[in-house]
Amino acid sequence: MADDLPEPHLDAWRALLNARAVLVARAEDALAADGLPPLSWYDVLWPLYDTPERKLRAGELANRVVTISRTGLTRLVDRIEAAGLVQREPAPADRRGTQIAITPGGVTMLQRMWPVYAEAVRPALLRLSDEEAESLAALLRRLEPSDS
Amino acid sequence: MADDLPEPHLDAWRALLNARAVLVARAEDALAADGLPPLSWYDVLWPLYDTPERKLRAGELANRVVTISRTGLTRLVDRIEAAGLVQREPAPADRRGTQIAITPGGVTMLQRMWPVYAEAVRPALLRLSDEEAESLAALLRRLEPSDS
DNA sequence: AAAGATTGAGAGGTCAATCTTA
DNA sequence: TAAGATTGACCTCTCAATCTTT
Repeated sequence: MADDLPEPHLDAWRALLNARAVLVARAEDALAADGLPPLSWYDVLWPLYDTPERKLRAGELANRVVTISRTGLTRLVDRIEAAGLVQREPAPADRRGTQIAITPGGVTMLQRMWPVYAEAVRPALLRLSDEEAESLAALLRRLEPSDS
Repeated sequence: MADDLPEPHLDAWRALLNARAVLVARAEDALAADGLPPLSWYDVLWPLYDTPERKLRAGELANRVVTISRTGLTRLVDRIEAAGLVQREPAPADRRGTQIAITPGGVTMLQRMWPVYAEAVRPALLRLSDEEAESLAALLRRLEPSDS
């Protein structure tokens, strides 16, 4: 049950799952304690903000929010739109599509959420030096490549 | 929106979230493709198996399955028990409590799930050498400590 | 017919209230 | 009264089917 993967790699995988679970839980708790929306809203708002046009096609947004299905994203955007933080627009060149644009209110919300989010994970992350954090990032990125 | 946390640490955090999301999705897909239960079942069965008595108090199990609430665990155990993979028993010394024991069928299921789970994440993890995996695990464990 | 996105039905999750035993 | 665990009501997510446009 512990074989099939070398010990060090199994250890790393378990540590990865654990670290993520603990830190995400802290961030969710901190946001909730401040009456702010959950992390999933941040995960939607951030990629929209982090784009020159401040908007993305629904499918493109779904590609970036890896943690939710396309269907789930539709529902999530429904709620975020109802809160006035994003707005759906018909896609310009292809009327089958929809563009999702972050509103000024959405940008404000992002600016309120980020400090709380950051404060929740900062103490743990700052246990690493800059050099260590760079090593960690580099190692983690080696796991990503879409092939294999 | 990207400040408040040094760049390298922010990079590491994003890489962590991304790597976890991609690999967990692969594992879930592989399990589903083989008609096996989701990872959440593995997360419950494994800590039970990884114990001398092959059983844990419900609260203790909840402590180890960090990704779900206590209530959620009750529901999850309901389903796993209905599938015959675990069994609830009254706790010996304190009749308020419940013990959850893995059944032989549960052990068999664990043994069927693990190879599929491992195969899904192995190619990505094996991009790292043993030494690199050890470094990764060590860095990730530095993030965990329950304080801070 | 295929691509982009949404909807209906059902599974899974959470919070607050509840039940039982200590 | 408090601790351990479960239940009821509600919310969110997913799969398959659907609607619209290409």
